[in-house]
Amino acid sequence: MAASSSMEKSMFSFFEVNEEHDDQTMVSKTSAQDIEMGQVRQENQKLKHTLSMVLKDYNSLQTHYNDFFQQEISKSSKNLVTDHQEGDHGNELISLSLGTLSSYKQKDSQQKVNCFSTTKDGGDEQELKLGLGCEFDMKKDEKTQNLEPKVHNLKSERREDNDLLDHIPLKKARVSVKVVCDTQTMNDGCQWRKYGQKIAKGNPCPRAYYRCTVSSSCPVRKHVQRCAEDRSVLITTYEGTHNHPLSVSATAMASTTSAAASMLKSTSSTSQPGLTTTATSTSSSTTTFSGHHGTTYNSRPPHQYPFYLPNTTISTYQSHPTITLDLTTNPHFNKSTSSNFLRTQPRFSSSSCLNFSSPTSSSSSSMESNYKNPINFSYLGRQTSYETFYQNPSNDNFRSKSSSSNHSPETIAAATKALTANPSFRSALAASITSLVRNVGGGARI
DNA sequence: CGTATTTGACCGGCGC
DNA sequence: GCGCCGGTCAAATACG
Repeated sequence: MAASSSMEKSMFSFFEVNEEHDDQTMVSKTSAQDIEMGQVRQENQKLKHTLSMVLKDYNSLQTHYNDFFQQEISKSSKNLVTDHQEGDHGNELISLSLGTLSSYKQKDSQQKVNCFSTTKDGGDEQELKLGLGCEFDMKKDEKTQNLEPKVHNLKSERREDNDLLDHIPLKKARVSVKVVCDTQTMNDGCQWRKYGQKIAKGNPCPRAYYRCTVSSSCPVRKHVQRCAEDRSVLITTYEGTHNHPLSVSATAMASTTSAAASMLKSTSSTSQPGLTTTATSTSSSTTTFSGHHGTTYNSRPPHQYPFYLPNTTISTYQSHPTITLDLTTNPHFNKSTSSNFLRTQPRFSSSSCLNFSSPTSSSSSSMESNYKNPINFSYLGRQTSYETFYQNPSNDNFRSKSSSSNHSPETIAAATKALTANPSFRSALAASITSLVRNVGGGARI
């Protein structure tokens, strides 16, 4: 009995202790919840702060963008005068005139140069529109030219030296990308359907024609051809503007090309003095933006050039203004950039083909999910260019892509860097990103 | 059987 | 007007 009573005692004490313990855990639980609530509140505060920072960034970007265009407009009018004077002094250089002078008006510029332009579908609903962003409205441009007496006079005076380019009626802008790739086409994240093949003159390799099939109404075309000199080099030329959302991987390529096209558009429309062109034939002329390594500037000192674009060429081919991004050679950047970029040679083999997408990028599910969460920008780090996206190892989208495909992020980053090094590109990209942020905000409700 | 690719025909722009 | 050339169409074919 004594044993049983002592057992009861111990049992009682056990329950007593347990009850006390429960009370303690209850207290600790509430305090833990309080702490958690506090943390959530803090996080909420942080998020609010981040949100305000993002909005601030957005506003400043927009202001800068507007300022940039104001400056461009004033610069371009000045440049027209200086170009004219140089012409009088017998400068043999021919200025690149792509015949798109319509973007002097800020509104137009903003609408056309934005590679992620937004189209209002009534109300406040805005649709993300990605593409080459270079919808040349030639009729409108011609009209504008006629309405611009200065420009018209300049053109007519230039005609004496420069019949060549003036007579080239310009069509849609194109962006060519040269990469070393063993496969038939480089995977750029879009869905393409082949609709034709031709043997082009001067190149024994057939040229394949593709159209974008992501949307049945998408006007974007591309043609792919191997380089006659070096069969390992694949030349992909894009034309048109996507009228549908793109996957992240496709966006990378589209934004790169759109930035290039935007620059092509802006350079052509503003008649930058640094942009000169050497006519090579009646149907083609070329402008080479060269870096300080390797190629030369066309008889002007480098500092006069507003752009720094290694391995980038602007030309008109078959009356199409074309910008060529040559990713087959290793472009050199200044120290600050080379420390982060281009530790590897951007060459591609069958196993390292330039691949802007996952192998399953063509599937609609991947497309949709990517569109819902298009790009992870680092707002806190105040970095909003695509280089950030590709450099950020914590980026899930990127990690999943790189693990499942064989693309070289350094190369994409290099290409992007080459483009974003240009202030004009930056401006266009900034506008694109702000536009994108606005659209991303649809999900995050910024 | 549906979809993608191939390939010869066709069209339009341009130069002669 | 004719030929050349780049680009596109569409029927035939291949493929999964």
